Amino acid sequence: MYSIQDVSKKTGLSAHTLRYYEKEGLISGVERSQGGFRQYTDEDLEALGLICCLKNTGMSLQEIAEFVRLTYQGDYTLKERVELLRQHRENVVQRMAEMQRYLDKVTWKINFFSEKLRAYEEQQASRKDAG
Amino acid sequence: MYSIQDVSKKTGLSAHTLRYYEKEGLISGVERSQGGFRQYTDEDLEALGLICCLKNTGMSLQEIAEFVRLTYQGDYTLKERVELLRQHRENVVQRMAEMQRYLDKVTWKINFFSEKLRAYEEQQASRKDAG
DNA sequence: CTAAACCTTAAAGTTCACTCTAAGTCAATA
DNA sequence: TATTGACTTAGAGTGAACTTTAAGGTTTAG
Repeated sequence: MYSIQDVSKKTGLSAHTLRYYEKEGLISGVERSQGGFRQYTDEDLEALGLICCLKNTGMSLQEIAEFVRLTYQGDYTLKERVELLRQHRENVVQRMAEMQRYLDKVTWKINFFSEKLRAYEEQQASRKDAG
Repeated sequence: MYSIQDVSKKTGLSAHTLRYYEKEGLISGVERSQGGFRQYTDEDLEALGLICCLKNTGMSLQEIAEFVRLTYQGDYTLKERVELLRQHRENVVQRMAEMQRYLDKVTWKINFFSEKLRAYEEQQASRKDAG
């Protein structure tokens, strides 16, 4: 059992954000102590791990909430969930490929500017020699 | 010479956005017709190309504006610009590596759920047989 | 027992990158 | 000439994902 502060440290999400995620339906069924304090289990942490993966690969909180909702509906939504994750993975793969193309252009520009810089520095050096 | 509409089509940015970028200092020195209409040159398009690359690899408009500002200061900022682009590239490479790690976890989850799904479907089939 | 941590609701504020509207003027094209 | 498209400033609106604040109450750990 972990307090909200423990989970905050483990996940890097603030306690505020954890409560916010709960409100938005990204986490459900977090147990409470007698006094009403949140007590996260290892399964909750596991679920949060997947949530972070999805978030960090660009899935919106809304979509994640939808995924979580399916999870809570039981095994009969497994097919849909697998499909959803596969689609997401496909999107990410494509975005990464696109990113790589943009990055290649940036690299090209770096080389171009480097050459220009080399020429510029040479010119500066020869000016110094002359002057 | 291209009108704002031409450039909008070529870059995929709206005319609104092009004016907004100008206001924010991402593009400078766009020529005008006698009547005050923007007339983009091939160099402007070239510059916009780099801007889009930077934007699409996650650089903020603020940082891009800073880069453009350096560009307009002349060749003596070449070194700084090359350094800036190299740093950006490094960041992007790292973000992509991180993304790949998250994606691997997602893939792992897909496999896990797929196996669970297989078991579930088998169970459903045997129930059908029995009933 | 006390101090720190937690709880609640509700709403306001923040940042980013647009996106749109208004209101009026001016230019270019068929 | 009529209409479409461009121009201006200035400000409001949007959506995502938080973040903060307030205000007051309760619980838990040392």
